[in-house]
Amino acid sequence: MDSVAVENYLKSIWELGPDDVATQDLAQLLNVAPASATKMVQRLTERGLVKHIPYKGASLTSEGRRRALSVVRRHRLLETFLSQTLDLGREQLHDEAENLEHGLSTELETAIANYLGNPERDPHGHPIPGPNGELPIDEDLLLSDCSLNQYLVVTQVPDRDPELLTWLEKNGIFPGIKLKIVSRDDFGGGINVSLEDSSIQISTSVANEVYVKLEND
Amino acid sequence: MDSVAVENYLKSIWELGPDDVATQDLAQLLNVAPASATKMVQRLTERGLVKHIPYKGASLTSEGRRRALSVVRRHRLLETFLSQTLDLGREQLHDEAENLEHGLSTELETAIANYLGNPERDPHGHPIPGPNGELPIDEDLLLSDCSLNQYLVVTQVPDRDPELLTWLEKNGIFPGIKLKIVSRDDFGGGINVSLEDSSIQISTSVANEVYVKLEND
DNA sequence: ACTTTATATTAGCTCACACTAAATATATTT
DNA sequence: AAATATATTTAGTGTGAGCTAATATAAAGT
Repeated sequence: MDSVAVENYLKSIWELGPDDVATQDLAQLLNVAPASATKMVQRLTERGLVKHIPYKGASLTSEGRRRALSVVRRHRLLETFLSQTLDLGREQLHDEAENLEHGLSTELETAIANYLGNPERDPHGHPIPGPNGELPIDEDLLLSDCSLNQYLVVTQVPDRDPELLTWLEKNGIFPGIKLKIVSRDDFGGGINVSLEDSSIQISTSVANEVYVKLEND
Repeated sequence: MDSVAVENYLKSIWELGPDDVATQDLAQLLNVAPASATKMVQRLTERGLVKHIPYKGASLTSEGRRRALSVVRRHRLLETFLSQTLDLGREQLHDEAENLEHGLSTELETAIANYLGNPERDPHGHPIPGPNGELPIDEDLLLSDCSLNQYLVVTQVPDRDPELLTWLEKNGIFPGIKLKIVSRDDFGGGINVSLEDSSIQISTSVANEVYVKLEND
């Protein structure tokens, strides 16, 4: 069994990937010193879970990816489970799942998945990998890439930052909501979207983390 | 924050306590070498969580006890929560809770306790310590201590051994069930009890782990 | 092409927690 | 009371995972 540290590194490399993950980014995401990240990347390379080109970056081998996705699956199932049973705020879910994911046995993982009816997405709209690390191809579009005046439905919001999530929630942006880009303000640094009965401005960096699909799917 | 290892030692000392916990028993319960247990007991003594009289035994300080009971609380709340939401068998609960208990934040602990209506006992009938480590005085009687022909209600069954638990379950012994000791067979090594509509023999060692109360409470 | 700056890696150290083997206490038998 | 057995502790090692300081490489600027 992978240690908690190993699971966290694999998951982080996956999140920053797919290729040339920088030591520094990894270190920052995990709150460790860069030297520690280098060291661990080397250990993981030894174990055949990571491929590392020194001074270039790290990426997962297929086995490494499988294990990373297993963590992601547990994380997202837990978020869904907690959200459904305890009715926590969307912004609390991430951290709690983060703590519990490493202690979830395969049996409990399965029991939870069955209980939930094997959902395909978690409460933030992120796809839940299958039991063997299959990840459905994600066809959602980046909000920031969409054209003006198309009718869109939000499919995914970022989950790492509770503050951002609270902001999005407060402004009515969460999976399932309909919206439309009415104008771009490239110099102002954002886009203007209109929702059902409000309209707001969203910065480019946020719009780069929100995914949507066309309404008529 | 206590490490997983520290939490497990504290909980184990509490379970084997209250006083003069033997190095060997601790080591055996935790599946480590006796020398490792000695070492950890010394570390915990340094930290003020354990009092250790060499060659005699270990016991918890009040702070150690508080932390041990916090682990026990999380464990028992999780058992109750999983049992209620996922409807797992009583015999699976223990191990799953064991894995998850270390990753449960105070907030989630509270959320679960509220969701469950702040229960006083877990599915095996064990009392759940309060948020600050208060443990209600346990007035239940040992089955093996009861007199013949009293009308009794089972309150607690042991949870550590899934096999035993399955056996108890199969023979209708679980919290809430009514029974009566009809005879003792001290040389045969057990007692004969009659339930609603069956009667079985229970070995002394098992009867030492089952708690009951008088029916008319 | 050379120098500066930013990023990565290595070297060397620390701590927690395990292990085995050896030494020492305590308990039990004879 | 001595001899044996059992339990406990000490000594010495190893591994995982972190840290800081020093060094190496790559990228950017002049």
